Amino acid sequence: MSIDADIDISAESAPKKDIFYVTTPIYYVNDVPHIGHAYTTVNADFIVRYHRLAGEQVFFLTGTDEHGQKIAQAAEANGVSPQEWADRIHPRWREVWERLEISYDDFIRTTEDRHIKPVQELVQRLYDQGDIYLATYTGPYCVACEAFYQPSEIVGGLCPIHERPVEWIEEENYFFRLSAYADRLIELYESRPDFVQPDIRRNEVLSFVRSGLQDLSISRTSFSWGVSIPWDPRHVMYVWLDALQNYTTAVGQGTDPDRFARTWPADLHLIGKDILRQHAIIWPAILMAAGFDLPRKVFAHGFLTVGGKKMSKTSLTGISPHLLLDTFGSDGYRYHFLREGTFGQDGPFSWESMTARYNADLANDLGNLVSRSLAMTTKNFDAVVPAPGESTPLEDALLAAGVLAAEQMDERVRKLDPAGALGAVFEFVRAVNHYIDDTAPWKLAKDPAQRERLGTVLHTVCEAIRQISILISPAMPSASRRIREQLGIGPVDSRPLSESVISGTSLVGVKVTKGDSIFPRVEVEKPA
RNA sequence: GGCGGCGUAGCUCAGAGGCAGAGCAAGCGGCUCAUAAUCGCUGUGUCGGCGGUUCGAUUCCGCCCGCCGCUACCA
Repeated sequence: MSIDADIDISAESAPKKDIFYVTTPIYYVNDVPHIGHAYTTVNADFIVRYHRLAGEQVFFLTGTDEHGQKIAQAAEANGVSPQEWADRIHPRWREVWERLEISYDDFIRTTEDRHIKPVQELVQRLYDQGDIYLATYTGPYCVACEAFYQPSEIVGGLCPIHERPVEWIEEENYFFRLSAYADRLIELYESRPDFVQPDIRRNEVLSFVRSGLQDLSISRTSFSWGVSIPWDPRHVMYVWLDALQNYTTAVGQGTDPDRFARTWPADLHLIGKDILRQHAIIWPAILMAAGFDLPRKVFAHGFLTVGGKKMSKTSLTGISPHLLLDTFGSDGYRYHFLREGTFGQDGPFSWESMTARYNADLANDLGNLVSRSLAMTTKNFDAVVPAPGESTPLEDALLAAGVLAAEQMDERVRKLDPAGALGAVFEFVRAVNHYIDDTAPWKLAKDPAQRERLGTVLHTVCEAIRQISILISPAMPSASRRIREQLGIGPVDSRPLSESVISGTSLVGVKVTKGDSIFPRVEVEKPA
C-alpha cells in the first residue's frame, strides 16, 4: 500500500485526461465538399457544441488529408505541384465549414511539419521494434483506388469499383504486422462493446477480424507524394498510415506530452461507414503497437440516400452544400441533417422533405412562436418583458416541460442521438405554442382587470423562448443568437443546462425587439 | 457462397410476448396574437408471406419472398 501511495503522489502532478476530444475524418483535398462530408461534420459539431454548452472542456479537430497518388495526379493534370494543389483546394473546405458554423478548435493538414515529423518518428519506432518489415508484394493494382486487389476480385482485368484496367504490379513494400494484433483486437471489441458503434458495425468488424487479418502494406514506391519512410526514402507511406495519425499529432504526439495526456485518447471518432475498417481495425492496431491508449468510441454513421438509392458521387456533387445554404441558411441546413433520420442508419435526402421539415418545425413552430410572442410583448408592454404575477398549474406544467426537454436532450446527445435530442426540444416548442393557445393572451389584453395575468403569461412565454434559445444553440447557433438578440439578452452561457435553463425571472424589464423573421418560410420549388 | 440487417399508417420512422404508435402530409372544427400561422379532433394499417412455440406473437423460432450492408484498404 505504501508503494501505491507513492505512485498516487506522482500521478497527481502528472496531467490527466480532462478534455472531451472529438474528431471528424480529415477530408481528401482531391474532392470538393459535398453534403455527405458535411453530414459527418455537422453532427460532430452539434455534439461538440453540446458538450461545451454543458460546461465541459472540449477539443474538436477536423482537417484535410493531402497526400497520395490521386492528389499528385490531380495536381499534374492542372499543371501545379501537389503542394500548390493542396494549398488551392483546402480553403474550399474551410469555406464550407465557415458557412456551416463548424466550431473546430484546430484544422490539421497532413502536409504540415507538425504532422509529418511525429508521424515519421512513430513509424521509425514501429520499425525499430519489429512491427514493420520489408517484403515483396505482387498483385493487381488500381491507380484510381490507389489499392492492390485480391486476384479473385478482378473481373475481366478490371477494377471492381472503377471498372478500368488494373495494372499488375510487383512492389517492394513495407508491411505492418497487423495480423499480430488480431487477438488483441477481438478482445477489444468483446470487452468494450461500445468501442465500435452502432452494433451492426461492431458485428461487421468483429466478423472481419475473426476471419483472419493479413499484414498491411504501408509503403509505396510508385509515386512520391507522401510522407517518406525515414529509414528508406525511396518509399512513401500509404496514405492511411499517415492520415490516421492526424488524430494524435494534432494533440501533441511526440511534441507536447502534457497536452497529449490531457486530450488523448479521443472520446469520439465520428466517421462514415465507408472508412470503418481503417478506424476500427488499423488505427487501434497502430495505437497498440505505439503503446498509446485507444479511442473511447468509433461511431460510423450511415449514408444519405437519394430517391431510395445509394447516393452516387455524381448525385452527391449535384447537391452542393452551398446551394442548400443559400436557401435554408446554416440553421436550416444543420437542423435538417441533425433531425432527419436515425443517426447511424442510412437515411433519405430530398429537397422536398427538407423544405417540408424546415417549414413545419422551424418556420411554423419555432419562428412563428418567437414572432407572435414578441409582437404581443411589444404591443401590450411597450416591448419590455413584464414581471410575472401568481402562477397557475399551466405555468408550472410549462416549466416542467422545459426541464424535461433539457434532461432528455442531455440523455440523447450522450447516446449520439441528435435527432432524438432535437425531437425533445421541439416537443417543448409545441408545448409553448399550446400554452399560448390555452391562455389566450390576446383575450386577456382586452380586459384591463387581467393585466397582471397577461404579464404572467407573456413573461412565461418569453422565459420559455429563452430556454429554447439555449437548447437549440448546439444545433442552430445562429438562430439561437438571433433569437436572443430579439429577446434583448446576450450570448448563451456555458454551464450545465440544469442551471442555465432553470434560472427563473432574469428577463423582467428586458427590452425586446421584434426583428426580421428568424426562419422565413421557404417555397417548395427547387432552384434550377 | 459466408456473416449480418431491413420489410409497421400516403411519406419518414419508433415500438414491444397481452387492447397497434409519433412526426409530416390529408380531412373537419376552433381561434385570430403571429411567418396563409397556431390549437383541437379524425382516419385507414391482413405490423412482407407461410408455418411453429405459447393461454396469447406484429414482437420469440423456422422456412420463403423482396430490398440492403460487410466479405482487405471510396465521404
